[in-house]
Amino acid sequence: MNKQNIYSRIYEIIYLIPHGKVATYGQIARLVSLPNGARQVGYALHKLKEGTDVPWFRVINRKGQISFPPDTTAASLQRSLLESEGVIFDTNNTIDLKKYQWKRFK
DNA sequence: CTCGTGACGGTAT
DNA sequence: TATACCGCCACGA
Repeated sequence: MNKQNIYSRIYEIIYLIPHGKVATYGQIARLVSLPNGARQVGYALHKLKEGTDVPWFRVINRKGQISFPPDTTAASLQRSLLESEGVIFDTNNTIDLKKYQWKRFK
């Protein structure tokens, strides 16, 4: 299992996240057999180029928040993309994971 | 090879 | 329940 495959698998998993749903970094890490590799998932997304097909914006952290400082363009973009899919943010820039988190089907 | 860094998360407090 | 620590692990200097 080399790193290239790891990244590819991370992207494949992300493609599986349904419209209007989200997944956490840790959840994806577990799906690619890296129980403690949440940071690697973040790194994999960090490498993505700008016009990528990967729905990276559907990946958020465990707190139900976007993993970018709230006042950055990247954060506002991600938030806009999610809101366009029906995801609602509360006054704390947080979403209800219980409601939007993608339930893996194995 | 060692060291610091980061789109994170689990656990202790 | 909300924070604070600190462990993870691949990358790049």
